Amino acid sequence: MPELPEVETVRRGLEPAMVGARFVAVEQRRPDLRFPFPARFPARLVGARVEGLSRRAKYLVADLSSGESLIMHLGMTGRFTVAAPGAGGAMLGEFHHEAGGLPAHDHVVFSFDTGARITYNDVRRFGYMDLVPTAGLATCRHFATLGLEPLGNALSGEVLADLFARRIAPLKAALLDQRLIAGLGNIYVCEALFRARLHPEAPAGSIATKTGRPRASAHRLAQTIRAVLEEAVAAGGSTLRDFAHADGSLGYFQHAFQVYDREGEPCVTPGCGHVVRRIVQSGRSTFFCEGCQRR
DNA sequence: AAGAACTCCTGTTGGC
DNA sequence: TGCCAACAGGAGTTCT
Repeated sequence: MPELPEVETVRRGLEPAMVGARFVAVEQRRPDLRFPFPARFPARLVGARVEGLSRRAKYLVADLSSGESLIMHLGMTGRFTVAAPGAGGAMLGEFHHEAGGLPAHDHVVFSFDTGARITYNDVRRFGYMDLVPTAGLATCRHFATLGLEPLGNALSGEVLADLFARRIAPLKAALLDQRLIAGLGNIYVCEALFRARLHPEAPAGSIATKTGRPRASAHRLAQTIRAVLEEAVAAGGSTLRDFAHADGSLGYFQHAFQVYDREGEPCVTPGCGHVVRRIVQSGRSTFFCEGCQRR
C-alpha cells in the first residue's frame, strides 16, 4: 500500500492523537508481524509519552520519553485507525469479524491517557514495529542502509547522476532501490519516469555521462520525482484498494495518475496516439508510454 | 558485488 | 456459479 506520500499522510493523521499522549495500555495480539515484536513490547511502551512523530522514507518514528523510539513500517497493507476519546468500541469501517468477535487483522491496539485509541490493522502482515534507542536511530538496522530523502534538499540532478552513474540496472529498479533514494514505490516511480519522459528499461547510468556529469534527463528526473511526491502528499496520497487516512478518509491522487494502472488507455500526451503499456520488471508491473518515454 | 529471483501473507479479480 | 492463476502500494534473503 503505502509509499512516501501515503506514509506522510498517515503521519499527519496520527500526530494530533499521539504527540503529547502517554501510553496506558498496549494490546499486542500476536507474537509477530513480518518480524517478531521486540521483547516486552507492551511493557516498554506503557508509561512512555510520545514526544514527536516523524517520518523517514516509508517509516513512521515515534520518539518516546523513555529514550526509545517506536519504528513502524506499514508493509503493503498496514493501516492505522484513530478512535478519538469517547468514541467507544466500534470504529467506522470495521465490518469483518472473526469468530472470536475481534475485527479481522487488527493486530495492535494502543490506548493513551487522553482516551484516544489507535489500532493497527495489517491483512498481509508485511509491516512491522520495533523499538530502538532514539540516540542510535540513524545507525539502527532499519535506517543504516537507507538512501536520501527525495523531498529533502539533497535530491538534485547532480546527486541523482552521481548515484546512478555506471549502473546497468534499469531506471525502474534503481529508483525502487531504497539504498539509493528512500521512499519511492511502484506507483510514484512509474509516474515520475513518465513525467521525465524516460524509459523504465533504460540503464540507470544513462542519465549520467561517462564521467558522471548529469545529463539533462538527470535534472528532469530529479525535478519530476519531487513534483509527483509533493502533489501526492498534497492530495493525501493515493487510494487504490484499501489505503485510508487515520480518520478513514481517502486519498485522491489516484485520479492524477497518468500511467499507473492505466494499461491499454490512451496516453494523456496530446497528439501522442500511443496507449499505456504494462510490462513486468523484476516481478513488478511497470506502466509507461512507448511514444513519450525514450531510452 | 550488482542485479534478479524468490519469499513472506491474505484477499480480490478476471478468465475460462 | 466455481475454480484457479495472476496480481496487489514492500523489502529482506538468497541465488547468479
